[in-house]
Amino acid sequence: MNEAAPAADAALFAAALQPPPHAQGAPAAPACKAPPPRPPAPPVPPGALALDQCSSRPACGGSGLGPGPGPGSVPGPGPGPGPGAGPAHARSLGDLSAKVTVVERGATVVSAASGAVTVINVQHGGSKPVTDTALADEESAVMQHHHLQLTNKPDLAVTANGVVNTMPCEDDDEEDEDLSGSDGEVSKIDFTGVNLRNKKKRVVGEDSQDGFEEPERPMSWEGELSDAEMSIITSNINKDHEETSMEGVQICGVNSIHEHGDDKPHTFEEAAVEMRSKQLPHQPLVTNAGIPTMGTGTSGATASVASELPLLVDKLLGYGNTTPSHSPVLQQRHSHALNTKAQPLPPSQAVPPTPSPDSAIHSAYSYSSPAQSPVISRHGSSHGLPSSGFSSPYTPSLSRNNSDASQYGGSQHSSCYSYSSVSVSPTQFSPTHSPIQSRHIHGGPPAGFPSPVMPRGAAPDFASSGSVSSPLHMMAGGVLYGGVALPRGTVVPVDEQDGSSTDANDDRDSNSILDDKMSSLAADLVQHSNLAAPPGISRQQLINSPCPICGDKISGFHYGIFSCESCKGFFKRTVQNRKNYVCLRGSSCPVTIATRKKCPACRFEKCLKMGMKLEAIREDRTRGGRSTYQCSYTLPASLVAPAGDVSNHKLLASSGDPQVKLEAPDVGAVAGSSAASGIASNSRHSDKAIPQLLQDIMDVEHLWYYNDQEIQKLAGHNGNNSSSSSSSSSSSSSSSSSSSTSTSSSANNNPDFISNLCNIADHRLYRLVKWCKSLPLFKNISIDDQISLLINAWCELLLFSCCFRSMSSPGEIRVSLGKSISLSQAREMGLGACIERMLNFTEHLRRLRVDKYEYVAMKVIVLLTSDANDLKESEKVRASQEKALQALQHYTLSHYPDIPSKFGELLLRIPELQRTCQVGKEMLSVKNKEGEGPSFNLLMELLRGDH
DNA sequence: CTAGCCTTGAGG
DNA sequence: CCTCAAGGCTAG
Repeated sequence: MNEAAPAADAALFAAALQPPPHAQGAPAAPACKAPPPRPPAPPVPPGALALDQCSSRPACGGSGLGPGPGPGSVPGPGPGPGPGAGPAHARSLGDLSAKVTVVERGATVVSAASGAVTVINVQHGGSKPVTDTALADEESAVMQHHHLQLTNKPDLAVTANGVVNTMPCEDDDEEDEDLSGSDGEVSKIDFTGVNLRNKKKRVVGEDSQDGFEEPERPMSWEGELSDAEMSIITSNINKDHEETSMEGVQICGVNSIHEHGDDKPHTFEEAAVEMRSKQLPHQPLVTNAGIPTMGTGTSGATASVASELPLLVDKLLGYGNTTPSHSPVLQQRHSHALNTKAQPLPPSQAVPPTPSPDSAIHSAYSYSSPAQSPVISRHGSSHGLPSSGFSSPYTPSLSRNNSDASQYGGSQHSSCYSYSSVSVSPTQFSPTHSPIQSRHIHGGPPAGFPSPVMPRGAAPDFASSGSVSSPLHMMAGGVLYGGVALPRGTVVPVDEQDGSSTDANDDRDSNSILDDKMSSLAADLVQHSNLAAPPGISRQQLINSPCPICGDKISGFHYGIFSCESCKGFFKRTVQNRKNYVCLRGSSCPVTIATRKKCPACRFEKCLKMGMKLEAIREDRTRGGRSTYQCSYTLPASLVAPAGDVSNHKLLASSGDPQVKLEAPDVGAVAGSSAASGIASNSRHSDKAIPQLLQDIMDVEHLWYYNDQEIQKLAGHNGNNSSSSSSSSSSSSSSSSSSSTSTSSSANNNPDFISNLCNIADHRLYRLVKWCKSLPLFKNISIDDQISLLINAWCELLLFSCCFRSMSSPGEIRVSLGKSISLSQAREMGLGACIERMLNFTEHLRRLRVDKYEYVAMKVIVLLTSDANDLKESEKVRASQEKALQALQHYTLSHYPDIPSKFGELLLRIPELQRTCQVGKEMLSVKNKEGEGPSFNLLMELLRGDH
């Protein structure tokens, strides 16, 4: 463990570093409106994911592939290194034990339901049969997978259960070049969103929400627009959200780095490793790595601050002993950097005692396939989902919203969210027959969210997903959906469309990339355009257009969108069988008629992106009848268009629907992008008022953030950050998407990478103190108690902010300034246990759709822990915490009436957060026990001083 | 596993 | 009785 310390340090802090999502434009909490249960593919940039190289090592295996946190995995990342891990872990993961069966050449795993993994075939080269490795247990299995990946690069599929399957690449014929060349990325698939169908409900009118009838929704690719969709979506928000959760599976580190040989992947990890390795010998535990001592560049800090921070940090970290001015750590860091090549830690070392059987695989669903459990009848009880599988994690959300309405124009969820207003204009038509209206924003179905709603822009890599390659598609999109391009009622020439699709079929390979990009753009366009576009296209016309997923002929409206028969079947099989496919190529495979069979991971991802809804799959498999699912997902606040997004604004403006603009409101609550900015105001006027206390807390939230300049300063040192990263993946926005890539690259190239992170961490801590000092409830507490509280909760607060910020990037923890770390990378650095827990925690945040207000409230609740050591006025603290609790409860009940248990679930996450911190501290050997904690004096200074 | 075709069955 | 979307079946 000690060894890991340095790295851990860095990681922890790094994690903490980044400004909350909002700040970076990251998406706000997804939560609010309901993001879909499952996040489709993680938007992880291709390069971003690092393959778990660990796999090769036994030790790593611990967690297994997945990003450990499988959906099911709750709290404990598996192995739970730490003490805390155990129980929690067990709870969530429970069943997930995945078993691996080696079938034949290798690599494909099949099973979903049971969780057993079957290796079916090894694709490439099969030369290396996975089998060689003896799979002793799950872990081994996992490892093997890794191994396979590395060697064979088969496509991996992760079953719902968390099993990783290596898909046989169809490429047999096709060149593997593609495959080989690319990094392996794993797409994570999560089925959690699957809804059970509940007929009865709809009949009854359960959809309470629908008290009023909503106009029919216009059609879109996705078919009718859901409320959410309708709601304004602004364009992009952060890709973060887009990514959404993948609750299910996660393979985090699956990328195969080696393949690229690029620098990127390696760097970060290597650097970390190096650091670690060097440090280990010397100073095992403590490195302040995490804490940047000021020595490094302190860009942002003022002189005074600079001087103080180092100490503070050190102390906070538990390194109190270290000399402030010189942090050994730092030095070490540098040295490490210089040295470079990190030696991989022995597995054992790397991974703490935590092997987590579960982690990797478990991810997905714990329970057996639906098929197996016919129990739930469509009519009755669907809700009773077992919690495991799809629904489990997401439980509440999935079923509860199902109402049939969605498809048919019912209002879907209006109830919970305030979007109703946003919803469709009167002009809408029923999905089925009516002409389409422009959809409100939403970009298509963002990967992350089940609902199509997601703004395209937001999607990080839209491009990545294959798309309809033909430009025609674009046209079609624009015309049909977008409305922007064409006047209302304009019919898109079928011929052209068809042609396009046809074309697509053809040389996709060669031009696939381009096409994809085009299509992506088109898609975005379409989606955006939807907002403004007038409806006018007939159903028939829609049907004549190419399938938004592969370009084939649309056969009807399936699972929420108009798609071809094959994609319909594919989606059904994938969901029903709970397969989790993993793309080894970076999740950027084109999906066309010709290539759709090649990469199921990307295809599935695209299905989700385009709006196919997991809820449309009937868990009970009943046939016939009308579908009852509804797109209950509302737009995540984050989706609201950022101020900067011109296009969205235009669209909105053009739409002419005043309401639309207003709608955003709710968003406010969620919207993180604006962060401190004006979000609050929006929400205020909505029916669901934000408790004043939460508002007050939110008003100081900006203290956590860094403005661009600060970020520049902090990150500036790393020259490299900027370069590589963004380019690789999608253009989309901001830092986030590119994050992982950048991370590695920077690490690679920049030895000081970590140092910079540390510096940022210092600042973060500083900010934390400033934030505390400004908190409504905290200000009134005596300084001594403030210090005690801060000492008690600093780690939780930093990690929480980090996890919250990572909600949009399944499988990765956003470290800082656009940098992220995958589980595999973390393992390389010996931080696997901690990061795994963080991923699990993040997964829960995602599942619960924690929004920004809930997040800030929780932070305050965490901070105001009356049982903190040495409190002089514990009662006062308790009373303050109670106020925060009440505010949060009020908020959740009013904003998420359909999830009455949300408040309780949010609170239940706190112990997990604390355990995560515990693990992190242990890993770092930092025991924040009495005596060792942060320096009181320093805290005092910070609290009293006015910086 | 894929994908075309068939069967269901609620809703109109 | 028709529509249509969901599941099932089954060559390939």
